[in-house]
Amino acid sequence: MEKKQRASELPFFHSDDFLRRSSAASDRTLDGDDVKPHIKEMDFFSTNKYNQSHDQKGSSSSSFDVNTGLNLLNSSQGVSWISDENKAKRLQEENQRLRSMLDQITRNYNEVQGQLFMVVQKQVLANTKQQLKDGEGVNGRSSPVMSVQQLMDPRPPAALDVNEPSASHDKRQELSPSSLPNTTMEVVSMEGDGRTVQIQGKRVSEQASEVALRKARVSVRARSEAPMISDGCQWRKYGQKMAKGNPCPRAYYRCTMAVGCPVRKQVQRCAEDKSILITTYEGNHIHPLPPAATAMDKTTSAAAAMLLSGSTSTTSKDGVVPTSSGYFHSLPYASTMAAPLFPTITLDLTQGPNAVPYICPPPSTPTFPLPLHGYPMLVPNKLSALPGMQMGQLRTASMVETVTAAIASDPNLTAALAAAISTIMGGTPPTPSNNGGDSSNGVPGLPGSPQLPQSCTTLSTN
DNA sequence: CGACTTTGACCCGCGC
DNA sequence: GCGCGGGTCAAAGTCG
Repeated sequence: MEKKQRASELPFFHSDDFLRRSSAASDRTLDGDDVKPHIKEMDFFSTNKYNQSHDQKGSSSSSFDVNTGLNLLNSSQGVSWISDENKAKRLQEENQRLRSMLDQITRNYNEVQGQLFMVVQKQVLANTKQQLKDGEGVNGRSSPVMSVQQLMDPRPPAALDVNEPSASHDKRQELSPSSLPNTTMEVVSMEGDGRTVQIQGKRVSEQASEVALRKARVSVRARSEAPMISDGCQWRKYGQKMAKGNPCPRAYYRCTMAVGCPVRKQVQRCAEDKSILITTYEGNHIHPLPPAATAMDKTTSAAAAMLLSGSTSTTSKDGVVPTSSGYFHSLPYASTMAAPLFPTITLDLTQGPNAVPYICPPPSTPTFPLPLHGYPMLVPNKLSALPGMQMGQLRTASMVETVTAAIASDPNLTAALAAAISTIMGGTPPTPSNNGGDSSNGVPGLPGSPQLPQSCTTLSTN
């Protein structure tokens, strides 16, 4: 039954989508909106290594001589003497190699994408701190002491900011985002639904931080006719209820990729616009994730962490979470979903410049569209934005992209982001001609940005 | 036969 | 205390 459902799921966050989007973006000029219909696969190989491999004519065995749209053997000149058997064998080997490369690249891509996101988060937090310092922060409110970077950044501190005292956990790079809370955290002061939870101490226990993240929810709104968006994980439905104020039932799923995985999600259609699917994630996976799921999970984890960090600066009961960037607005919980015992961040993928305006949220739950002005400044040439999402299309950006785009929409972050990217990519300052940096690690250039949607993003918190 | 969905019952928190 | 609503459980049914 679920398999039937899966077949009709919205192919939302599959890693191959990343690659295709990356490729599509690379086919676009910086200021051009038109996308060539032809999509080159794995075009991010057109970075240094790719060029190098092409400089070495005849080196068809080069591991980077693969950006040929599966034209794998055609690039080998003068091989007619090879027997069909050898060709087949070689083809198999080539496919095997490409497959592993693709896996590796996808992993790296997701990994770096997450790192980029963390850096952006850090900047947001820094801005928040600065604002509090400049003005309202002096009124005795608790300041956002918890560092998002400390909480989330999987990189060694030296690579990010030598002034940050966070512990280094190199291994984290290979870990599932579920492990992200297991980093240092100094003070958490979060509020959900009028409750204030304060966790204080120089180093809060890992359990406490995990609870904080686990309790934070990430809600995703996306247009889809499919009963459920495909996020790379396996889910088992364990319940369904009619929720008050919504004629559409709410379905409850839990992750079945590992026994005891605490991750759950709720799926419900928007009462006002049934084409909108609202998916709410809660918890952290305790198992390795496939690349597609990793992208999703990193984003939801990051969003949750961001939400919590944003909440650290307020104890207000009206739900307004002051942040410098203004990305996050605490909302009354959508009537279509459960009342929030815990803070929830909503990622709205249903709006954008190209989308037909609609009114989905109930009157009490306004959304906050984020015009991505300034965003193109962030992306190098080949990494320019995708065309805006059309309503009803399933060309939906990944969550990472969405969140990143939302944050990046603040022009004030541009410089910091660029610097952060260059740091991640190996210290090379980004230039307009720089396609995103060093791929020597097998890391595709500038993760996240290649697919940043030009439209579509609303971030809000409940 | 195992994995999954369905669905009514149950539990719990909250507001009155 | 009671009712309401959200969330979960678990038995029964379904499917491959």
